Amino acid sequence: MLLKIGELAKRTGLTVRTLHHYDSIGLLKPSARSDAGYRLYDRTDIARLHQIQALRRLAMSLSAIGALMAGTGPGLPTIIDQQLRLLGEQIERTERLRDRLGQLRQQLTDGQEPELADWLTTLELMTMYDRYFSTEELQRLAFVGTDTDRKSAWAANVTVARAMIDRGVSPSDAEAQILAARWMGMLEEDTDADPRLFHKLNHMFGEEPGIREQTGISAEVTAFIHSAFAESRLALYEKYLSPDEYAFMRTNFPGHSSDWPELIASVRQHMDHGVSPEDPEVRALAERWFTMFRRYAGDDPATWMKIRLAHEKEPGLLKAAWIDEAMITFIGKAIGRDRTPS
Amino acid sequence: MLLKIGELAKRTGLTVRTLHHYDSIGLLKPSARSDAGYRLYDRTDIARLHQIQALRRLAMSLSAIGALMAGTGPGLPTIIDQQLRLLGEQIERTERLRDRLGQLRQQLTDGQEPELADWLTTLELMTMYDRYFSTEELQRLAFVGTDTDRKSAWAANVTVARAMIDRGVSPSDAEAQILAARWMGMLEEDTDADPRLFHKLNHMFGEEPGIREQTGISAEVTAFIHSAFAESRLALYEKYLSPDEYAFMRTNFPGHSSDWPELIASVRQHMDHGVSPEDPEVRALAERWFTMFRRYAGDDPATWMKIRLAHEKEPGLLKAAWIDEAMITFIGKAIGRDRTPS
DNA sequence: GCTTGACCCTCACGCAACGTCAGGCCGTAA
DNA sequence: TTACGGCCTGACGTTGCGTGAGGGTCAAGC
Repeated sequence: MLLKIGELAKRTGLTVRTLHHYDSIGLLKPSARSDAGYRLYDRTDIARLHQIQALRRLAMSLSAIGALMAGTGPGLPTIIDQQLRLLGEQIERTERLRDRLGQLRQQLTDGQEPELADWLTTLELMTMYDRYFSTEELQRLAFVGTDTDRKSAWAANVTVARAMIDRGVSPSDAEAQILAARWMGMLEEDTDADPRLFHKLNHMFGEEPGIREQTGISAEVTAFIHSAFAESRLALYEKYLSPDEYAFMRTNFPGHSSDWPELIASVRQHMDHGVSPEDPEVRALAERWFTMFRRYAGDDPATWMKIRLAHEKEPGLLKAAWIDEAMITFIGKAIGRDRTPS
Repeated sequence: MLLKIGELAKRTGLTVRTLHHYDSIGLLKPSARSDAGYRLYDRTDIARLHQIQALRRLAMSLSAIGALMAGTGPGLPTIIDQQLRLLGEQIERTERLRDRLGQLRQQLTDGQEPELADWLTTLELMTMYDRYFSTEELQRLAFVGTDTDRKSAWAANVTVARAMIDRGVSPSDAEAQILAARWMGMLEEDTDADPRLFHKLNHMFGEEPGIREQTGISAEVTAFIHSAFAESRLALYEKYLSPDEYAFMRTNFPGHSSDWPELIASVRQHMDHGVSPEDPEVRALAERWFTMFRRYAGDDPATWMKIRLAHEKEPGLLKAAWIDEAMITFIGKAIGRDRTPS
């Protein structure tokens, strides 16, 4: 019983073109031709085609099917496991995508901005965050979610900051310090008080001009806030120090370098991994910590005690520093009890 | 600040070729060229590229992105909803596929047949079932799952049947009748006692020579079983009927036509959909039922009563008929109380 | 014998989003 | 001046077919 190509196509639900294709790539060559050149398929051809169809339904590529049926290449279990892994990854990727899209649509219906350009910049921001943070981290960053209140609060902060800069307000003015304190406080909350997130965020804002433009948080704004924040902290230290000590601290107080955030993030990382304070690596970190501390605290242990007192009396000093009691104890142990760090 | 193509590529993580491609399809044309013909991208180009990248991460096609950014074509919400739907379908399909593959791998490790050809025919069977039955139906068909005991039981049945045929055993022989009764009983169990599944199965075996070959359930085997099953039922009727009645029934007893299964399946369908027995469609079905009944029961109501008595006394007669009490009552109502059907 | 319509044949381009040469020009540093 | 890296355009390859174009084959009806 020989079938012509059209009949075979009808029986199998494939198209004639598909059978032509299989013939041309050598996957299924009809075992005979009529005098006129018509393809003639016999039972064995049909059986082979059925197997091909079965394998195709497993989303296997034609070349893989060919190799499998020819006996060349890896065997069944290998191929199936490969397929399984591949499909699993695909599902995961697609699901993540769909979830993100769902979130975006939610924002689209929630928010009142059907403006294409605005929406695109929002999207751009999101993808930028995606590049710098893992999915798990993103969920801990409060301002990337759907919380529009939080977003507008930040927008307000930025507007106020720019206005102050435009009005020529000094970072040492009270209103600037209040803003800076609120700013950093919100930032600590929104980074889940995790110094690693804070550090990554700083890194991202340093690397991506795009995000600075789109959030309005320019280098100028950042500098202003950091400066005002430093002023607000210095103000808290003042009454605990002698004029000389205060003057020294003021001139050497850390600016907005990324040294401290990076160090703090690193310490936190070691803590989370359960590394002992006696570990050499941790000791090195503590050493760095102590050096950086002395840079503005000076070398007099008496001054250090005063600073410690300030930390106890003024809770605002440890606020928005991404440091908690546990970390202070940890560093204390790492550095040895004889010296008193920040 | 104008960027050459390589610099832009490095900044965005794309390849030069990709940017060439975007240029050639008009998605992103650099706003300037150097004297030597080098592409020069300015800020607005870069911004546009960022938006393109953002949209690409949503798995949107380049043409869709182009249309969206040009403002032609459907707006954002439409596109997003489309994407969502598309991704959802894709996920579903892929998940079904992965599950099937997982099942197959399971069978591969369970079973002791690493023989490619055998495994391929198994796979072929599965895909054939897939074509004829929905996912939900497949779960109700006992022999398509991983139940190897059930499968080997069926294989044994087939072997026994073929042996009988080879030995020239008559369908009216006791051993043939016992086999047939077991066969049909298993079939009723394995089709979840649903006449629709039974009918579909019959249809499938009628249409697909492949499945007949691979299960070994040839037309000959089917005929033998049906014949023996009819004999076994006739034997049960015999003692309730006069010799004349029995002779009439014997000559007219339904063979293996698909009339009865189809009719029963159709009735069941209407019952499940909550259609009333008084419904014209149902009445027509009942009429057909009655006609087919009289074809072998004759026209004498006295004979009908005897048959009814047989049904009450011999539970084996309603076994493996895909008929239950509810259906008999339903048909009774549809046909009117004055006539007594099967 | 001729036409007609349904099939069949072999090219060959098109699709999506680029990867990957090939052959040649530009720019700059040694 | 030469060498090397970067840029240009053009063109083919990838996957699994869809969709013609242009032209034979076959059986039926006139």
